[in-house]
Parts: sequence; structure tokens; C-alpha cells
Amino acid sequence: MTAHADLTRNQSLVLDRLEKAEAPLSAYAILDQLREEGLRAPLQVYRALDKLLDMGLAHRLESLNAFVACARPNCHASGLIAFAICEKCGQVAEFSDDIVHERLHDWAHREGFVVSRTTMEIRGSCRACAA
Amino acid sequence: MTAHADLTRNQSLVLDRLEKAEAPLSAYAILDQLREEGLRAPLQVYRALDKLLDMGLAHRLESLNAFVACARPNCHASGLIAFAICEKCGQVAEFSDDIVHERLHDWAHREGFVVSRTTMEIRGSCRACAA
DNA sequence: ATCGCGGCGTAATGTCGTAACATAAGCGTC
DNA sequence: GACGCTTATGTTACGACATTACGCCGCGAT
Repeated sequence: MTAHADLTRNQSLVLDRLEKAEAPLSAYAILDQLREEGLRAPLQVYRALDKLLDMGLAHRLESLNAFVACARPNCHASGLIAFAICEKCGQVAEFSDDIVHERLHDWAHREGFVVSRTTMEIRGSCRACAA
Repeated sequence: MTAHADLTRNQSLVLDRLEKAEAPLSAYAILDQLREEGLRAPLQVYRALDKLLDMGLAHRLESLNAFVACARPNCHASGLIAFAICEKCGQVAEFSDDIVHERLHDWAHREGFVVSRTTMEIRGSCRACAA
């Protein structure tokens, strides 16, 4: 388990659950797991998640309304992350592609579009589940 | 206004509102607009939306939990569509890029991942709003 | 005719996310 | 130390998005 020494208690609890999960967790699923730790309201989880997202330690999957821990140990940002989400087993693969990043960047530049955030999510079946 | 002759009443009503809107609409926003037409429950809207999505006449923006009419007259599918969503004015640009499509397809092929659906959404400011 | 199917209507419920308000701990400044 | 600032926290209530369950109707195919 990585250190994350600078996290607050709630943030650590939330990140810990995300890291132990084998599939994305909804905020409410996290909350349910943390009731025994004393958490009682969704906002406590959402606040922790916001910080974790800011720090790049977790990601939000928009198409699932759920969250995952960042796959790379201490990624702290990086270009543009894409997610491949298996609809059978729930596993999420995280990858990035510079060419894709560049193409989208070029498009934005041509259009004068100022990008603040990009989400890219592929739904389907992973190799194991596609059999 | 395009013909869409084969649509049911509810589907036509919903598509009509999406086409007239200048920004993505949530299902409940559509419902509110259609109360005077007799619609009363969310499900009536969601059912129509499901069909419109199937037919490729509308798209769902996952990062917004909202819907837009397809930008192209009678697109009926096409490769991989990306959306650029202006967070100021709400306008959505729809585009596609074969190279991006190819890169993602290649990644999936290498991983043995069977794709069912891909979402790509860029958030930011359009040219007009970035000034 | 009747069976199956697709669309429709309604009510209730489930899931996800936030507003508004209050409290407490840390920290620098005067 | 007293003050003001900032950040994290806790609690209640609410708003926003989506689905489940049930039943009816119309229509084409057998």
C-alpha cells in the first residue's frame, strides 16, 4: 500500500477502499464500506474524492458514475488518460496514447477550443471475459 | 425540420425538443417542456431517448447526464464520435477523427478487448467564449 | 381470434450529487 | 493571547438523474 502521507483521514480511507476494489466504486458504495469507520454522509466521501481527483490519485468514470484509484503508483497527472471498462467483470484498464492526445489537441487548436478536461471511455469486454 | 417519419409521437416530440435546443438537455428538462403535450413521467422521455440513441438520431453526453440531437442530418451511426462541450455557453461540437478511431481500435485489438461503445468528451471553452 | 410484441401511462423507488449550515483545528500576525 | 484566515469536518435536508414493476392498448402474423 502506497504511503500517501499527506492525506487526511477521510481521504486515506476513501483511497484505501478504491485501491482494494477490483472494480469501480460508486460514492455510495464507498460510503457503505466506511460506515464502520464512522462516516455517515455522502458529502464526506465526495469531498475526499474531489481532493483525490485533484491530486490525480483517483479518477472518475463518467459513463459509470463511479470512481477508481489511479492505476499507476504515483502518477500525479500525465497527458490524457483513456479507460477501457469491461462490462462483464468490471475491471478497468487505464492507458494513454500520445497520438490520440495530439489529434485531439490539434482539433481543439484549429477550432480555438480551450480544453479543460477530456474523458475517454471504452466499454466492452476484456480479453478474459470475451471468451 | 427533418422528416423522421417512422418515429412515434413521443419520439418525435423528444427529438424535436433536442433539435430546437441550443445546449444539451437533461431528460427532466425535456419532460418539463413536454408537459403541455401531455407527458407526465420521466420514463416516457427515457423510452423515447433510448430509441433515438439506438437509431443514432441523438447522443448521450455522459459527463453531463444530458442529451443532444445528432448534429448531422441523417447520420445513422458512423465511426467514433467525439464531443467538444463548451462549459460557458453549453454548445456542443461533434466531430470524428479516423486516426483516433484507428489508434483506439488498435489498442483494443492488441489487448483482446471487444469494444461495444466508446465515449469521448472534451470539456472547455469554445472560441467565442474563450475571449 | 388470439397471441405476441412494441409502444404507452402511472406510481413508486432507487441512485447519484449538492446546498446550507455549524464546528473544530492549524497558523500567521498584531 | 486574541484575532482573523483557511482547511477539514460533520449533519440535515434536498435536488437531479434513472429504473423497476405493473398493466393497458393497438396491430400484424399465425
